[in-house]
Amino acid sequence: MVATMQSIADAAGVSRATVSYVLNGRHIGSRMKINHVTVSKVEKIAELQGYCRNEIARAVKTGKTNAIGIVGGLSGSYCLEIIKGISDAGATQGYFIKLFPAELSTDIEQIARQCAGQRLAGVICSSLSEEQLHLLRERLEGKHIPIVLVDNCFHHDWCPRAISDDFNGAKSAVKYLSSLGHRKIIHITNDLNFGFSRLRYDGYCAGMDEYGLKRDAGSLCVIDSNLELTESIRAQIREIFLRLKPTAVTCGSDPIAMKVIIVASELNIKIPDDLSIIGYAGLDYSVISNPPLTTVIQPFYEVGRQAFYLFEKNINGSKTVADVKLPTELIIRNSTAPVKKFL
Amino acid sequence: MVATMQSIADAAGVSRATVSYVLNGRHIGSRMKINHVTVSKVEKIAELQGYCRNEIARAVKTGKTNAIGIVGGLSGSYCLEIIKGISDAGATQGYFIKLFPAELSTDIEQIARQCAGQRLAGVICSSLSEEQLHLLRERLEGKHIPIVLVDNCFHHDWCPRAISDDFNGAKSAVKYLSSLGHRKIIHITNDLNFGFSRLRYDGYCAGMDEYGLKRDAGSLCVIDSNLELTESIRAQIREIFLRLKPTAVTCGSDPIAMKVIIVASELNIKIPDDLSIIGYAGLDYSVISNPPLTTVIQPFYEVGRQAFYLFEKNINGSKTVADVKLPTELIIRNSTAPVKKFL
DNA sequence: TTGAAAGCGATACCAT
DNA sequence: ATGGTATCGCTTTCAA
Repeated sequence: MVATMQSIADAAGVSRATVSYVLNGRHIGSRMKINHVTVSKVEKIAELQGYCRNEIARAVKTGKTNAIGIVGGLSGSYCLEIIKGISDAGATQGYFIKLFPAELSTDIEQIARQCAGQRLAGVICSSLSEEQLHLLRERLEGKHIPIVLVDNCFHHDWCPRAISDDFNGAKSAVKYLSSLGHRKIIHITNDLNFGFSRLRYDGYCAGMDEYGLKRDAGSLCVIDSNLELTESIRAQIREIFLRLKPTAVTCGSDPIAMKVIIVASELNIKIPDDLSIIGYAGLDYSVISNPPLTTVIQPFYEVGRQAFYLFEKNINGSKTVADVKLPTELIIRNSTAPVKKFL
Repeated sequence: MVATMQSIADAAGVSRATVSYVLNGRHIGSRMKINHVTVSKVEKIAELQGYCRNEIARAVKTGKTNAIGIVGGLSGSYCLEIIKGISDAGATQGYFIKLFPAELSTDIEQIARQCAGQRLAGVICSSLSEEQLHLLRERLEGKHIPIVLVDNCFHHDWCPRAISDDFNGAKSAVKYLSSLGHRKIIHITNDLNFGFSRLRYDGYCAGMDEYGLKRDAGSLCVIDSNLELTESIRAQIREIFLRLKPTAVTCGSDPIAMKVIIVASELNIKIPDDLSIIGYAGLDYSVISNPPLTTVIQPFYEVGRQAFYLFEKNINGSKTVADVKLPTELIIRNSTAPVKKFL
């Protein structure tokens, strides 16, 4: 038998109500005064029976759960950082995380039904497609389940969102390279339709312009998105190297930077002596890349925390839809060096 | 107003009970027959009101939740793979994942209380310390919450566990190197007190012995566990290189292999021409290491799935405590090559 | 200071 | 074929 308030009440010879008051500590401060001998008796029996409040039953009664759903793609260690951020921040307020993994191909109607069925306090999501997100919104707003975006590449004026400041992050990479004397800096990235790539490219452009460096459409290299380094990607990178002979490159992500490193190595280009490379994200493995990667670190954990706070504000009635943009940090490792004066 | 069975019953002019039967499809097959016009009326109204069953209330009544807790350290993309495996397998049976991140320093009593309070159907955990695990067991078994271990380095005879077969995985790496003609193969790993490192080292030893390769205590190099490549780690790796001049090395993990690559590069040792390196795990980034890493792939996703099935067996009464060991796979990339005949 | 009782939303047995 | 009603474990108002 598992202990309930009833079983405690029986053992203590008091009513369920009294047990509830005592166990919730609501006999202090309220106008509810309970004899301290009753209090300690109840507490002792609860302890004895190993009582543990049934949060499920409580949720039914109060009409609110303390569960936050995380909906979206779960990929890469950085996602875990975000999740940990949300979880840690949420834990301080008694919230738990329920996971709803969703790919682009996932039926979001079903996810929405599940979220609603679980009576989630809110949903934090990332990397859904625009259609998925809108469907989710449609299904959830009738149920009064607020949505917050985290690390999501698109902004929506109906929804708060926590992200890192990628525009300035990418700009800071250019600034650093420029301070190292580089002038021929190219940008290599994936599909620019993907929001973050765009933002980082824009930051690169802004940096180039601000520091008086020449760039044109040709100094951008868009490679296929593919975790592996395919022959086609190799060719794309080789082409721009041979055509422009850059002394430095900023990349749309760490994985891209690592591919660039491989191709450069194959071309016998020495890093960082002949070519400086800067990644983007600060993923765990960037530190053990060969050579260790200079990169722009995104504060994933903090992004997660802020997403939770956005949710919290939301349910407290002070909904903001302005983006929370967290600053990035450039970490300098061994893939960058001052430009060689004489080539 | 959010729809309830009551609101549907009112609108349809029937009782809650009828609505419950209809909405749960329990009017088919059971001896409960409900007029199909009533059925379709109820269904239409439910649809109209956007009814969505309150799983929380249902859980109170039935006394069972469909939530599985994942307790433990959340680190690295491979953890996400495991979680996805658990989640996907669980989803087919209607289970959800609740996250309870726990570090070695986390108060596990509190986690246990939360798990119990949430009335979890079961708990799947990994990377807890032995003491944490025992405490969790103590606190949870009285509540009839079963525990399953996933990717956990220690075995316990009271607890089912899903892992990859690291002994044979490490052995297969040696086998491959041996087939490439290598004879001077060393093993570089972290702290051998960490269960998996031990297992992989044992697999290495078994392989060396089986394929008639000479090894001794000296052919093992234990480096500090540290994500970064510290000067001390550099020194440790350099020392064994210089002392033994191996032609190949198997590593306890992918990150270790990548550190070895860096040090080798710094020593101007060509990979794979002068030195073959094999990692362990098959982490996402091993494919973009420089050079791409030959490594032993662990089936993390499948390990997660199997962990769920162990849980499921457990609650179905057919508890097994024997390990489920999943086979690894050696993937050959560019960090290995046949040994040079003439040095 | 304490207890009785209503109610949260759902399930399921027993009548009708 | 359908409804009444007790129940799950907890919260909370109202009386005593």
